[in-house]
Amino acid sequence: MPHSILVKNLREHSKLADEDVAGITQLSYVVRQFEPNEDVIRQGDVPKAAALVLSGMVSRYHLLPNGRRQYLAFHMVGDMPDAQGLFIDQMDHSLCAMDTAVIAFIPHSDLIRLFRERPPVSFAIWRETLIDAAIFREAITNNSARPVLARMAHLFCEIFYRARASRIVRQNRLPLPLSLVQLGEALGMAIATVNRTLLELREERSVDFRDKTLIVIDWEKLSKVGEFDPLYLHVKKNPPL
Amino acid sequence: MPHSILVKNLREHSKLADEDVAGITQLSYVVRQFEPNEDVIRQGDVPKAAALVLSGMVSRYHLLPNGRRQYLAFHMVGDMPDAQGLFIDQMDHSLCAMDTAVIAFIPHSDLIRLFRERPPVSFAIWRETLIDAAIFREAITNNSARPVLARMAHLFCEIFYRARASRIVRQNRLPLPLSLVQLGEALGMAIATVNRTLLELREERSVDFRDKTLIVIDWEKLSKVGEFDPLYLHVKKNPPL
DNA sequence: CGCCTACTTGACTTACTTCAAAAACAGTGG
DNA sequence: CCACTGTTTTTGAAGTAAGTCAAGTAGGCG
Repeated sequence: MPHSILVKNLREHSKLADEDVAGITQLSYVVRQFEPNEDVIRQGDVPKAAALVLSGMVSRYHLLPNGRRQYLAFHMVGDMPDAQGLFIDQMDHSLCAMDTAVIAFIPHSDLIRLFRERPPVSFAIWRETLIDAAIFREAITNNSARPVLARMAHLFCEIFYRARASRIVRQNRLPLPLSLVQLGEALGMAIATVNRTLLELREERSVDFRDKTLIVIDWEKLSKVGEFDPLYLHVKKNPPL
Repeated sequence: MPHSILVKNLREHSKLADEDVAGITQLSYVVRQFEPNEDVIRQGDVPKAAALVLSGMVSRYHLLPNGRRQYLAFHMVGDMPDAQGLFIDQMDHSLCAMDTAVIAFIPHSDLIRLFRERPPVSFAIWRETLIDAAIFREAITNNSARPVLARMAHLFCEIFYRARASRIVRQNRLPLPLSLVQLGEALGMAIATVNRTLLELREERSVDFRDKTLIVIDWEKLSKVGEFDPLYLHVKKNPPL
């Protein structure tokens, strides 16, 4: 099960030969479930295995000296949110489950061995980490250069677009286990502003987020408001809504 | 010359065997000089060679629909600012020279061949791209969660710390070819605010940036103001100032 | 010397934050 | 099923950090 999820996800961006897939299928792993808000790995930890999200949503965050949290990225099925741990010893950020999440841990040693035997597999996972980096870049721009309305619209676009690529969107509805506080901690805005911005987006009928559910009302409008261009996600084009 | 710069830089974070170094020495390249503000690669391009900075400073930036620029990262000697192009076709951002910069271009085909022969070299360069990503993450937090004074202090800390690791700092002085406008476009703040913040930092005697030169007056104070913790740079500890 | 660009400064505005309190909701136990 | 508690969302009013605008100074260069 974890193997096929990983293969499916890698194939979204990379070509894999049968031997590559065979190699992946040999990887050992341990599965564990995490409760909402439970940390998967913490800043400072030195992981010996890489996490693969099997279900649920996990996110990466920084903890600031004053206790404030800054969410950095959201991850869903098929993602390896700490693949960087493969080549960087110490975690510079933490990883936590947003809702109940199931995670497979694949030992680094297994992965490194496979990388040596089948370089194309290493290229595929490397590529995933590069797409992560592209998403980080976009977040810098989003949080630094766009006013709150566009900023929130952009984040919703990104999450929705990626979720569609992962086939976890039904119609135009997406379960999104985020509180307003967390949304604010991702976008660098105060909770009051989060709420008001949310209402504004709802009122202009582009997107409606409530009850942990994101409903895209008007994709065209939403992506225009958010100045969203999916190029940076390097995903095969999603079919039009 | 390019080969030894690359080796030296990779060895800052990775172990390389003699065979790895030998392989790197075989890489072909073309050198070109860029004038201040000249683009090295543009958003949308599909590079066939990877850039290696031999001298000068280059930076990565996004261009927004309204024409605003968002600087994403600054790179100096030994960096490969578009290593991601190796596994991601289209550039989602641009690269430009801040001052006169000399750059070596190494064909992707050469690099990929070397990666297959000597996986440790691919791991070393992969690691570099992962450190880049860590820097992006920190930029998200910096620009989203810190007030302007801390934000600017943090950026100066990061640049100074990395420059020290690259041995391009003399005493406590670092040539830094940035205008106030560009500084603002990196930190997501208006130019007037940049100037006032700069004056404040100067007045409190932590750092003095003018005439394209950064002078660190009080490193302790500066890193405290900027909440700077170099963990995320994953650099061997710099000797104390 | 004049022109251009980069920096500086002040006055005014505003987008967003902070604070505070109310309303809605979810979970728990009697 | 309903009171009780805690959490999340909503709303309002007041404050402020940073942005905008505009004008001035200084420096670099043909």
